[in-house]
Amino acid sequence: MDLAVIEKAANAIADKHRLSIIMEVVKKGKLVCGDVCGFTCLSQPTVSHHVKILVDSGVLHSVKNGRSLELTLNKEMMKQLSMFFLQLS
Amino acid sequence: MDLAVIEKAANAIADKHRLSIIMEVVKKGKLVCGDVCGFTCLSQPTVSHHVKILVDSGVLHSVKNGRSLELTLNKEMMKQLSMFFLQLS
DNA sequence: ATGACACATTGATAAACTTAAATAAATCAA
DNA sequence: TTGATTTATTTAAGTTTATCAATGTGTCAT
Repeated sequence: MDLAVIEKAANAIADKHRLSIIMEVVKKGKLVCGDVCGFTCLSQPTVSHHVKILVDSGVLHSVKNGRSLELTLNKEMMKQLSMFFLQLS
Repeated sequence: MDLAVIEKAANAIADKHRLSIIMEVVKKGKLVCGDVCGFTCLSQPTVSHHVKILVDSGVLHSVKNGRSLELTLNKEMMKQLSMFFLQLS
């Protein structure tokens, strides 16, 4: 269990807006960046910035589809996080 | 599951030094603040600051014992975090 | 009471983060 | 090709965070 991975994922999650993006991805299964501009009150560059943090940390998975960037949850990362905290409990 | 709790806990965990404090608490079972000054390269006020964040977030449990502050892991919080990520995986 | 000890608080500074306007790059439709 | 669309990047401002020196507060031993 690499602590740097945990730290980076925790940092990605430790933000109100990014957490809401995660929950919306969970709810809908898949999102594109434009969707995020809709349900948050954030500008397009700000959304792009937050999405980058979520993807770079490995919390979200991204696939480019035409001009859209499709976002899905990285369930493998969720499993890792769950196991990490389970071991501590 | 309160997302504000998750966000706050994630924020507490999302730091190199705080994560190392957590792991040391896990390893030793119990620590006092002075111990933290020992295994980190942080000043006493900085340690106090990080400990406060960890305790306020509910990640660590603290009990005042004389002039020392005893730190232990809040396993209930670890369980909550584990369950949260398990549900997402 | 006094001095030593453990932690908390305050104040200041530097680094990092969030945000959005402006602009660029890539893709699609006509 | 042209214009519209979607995302990325750059830049700059405002805010927050991390850090430590100095100092304060509470506790223990003598």
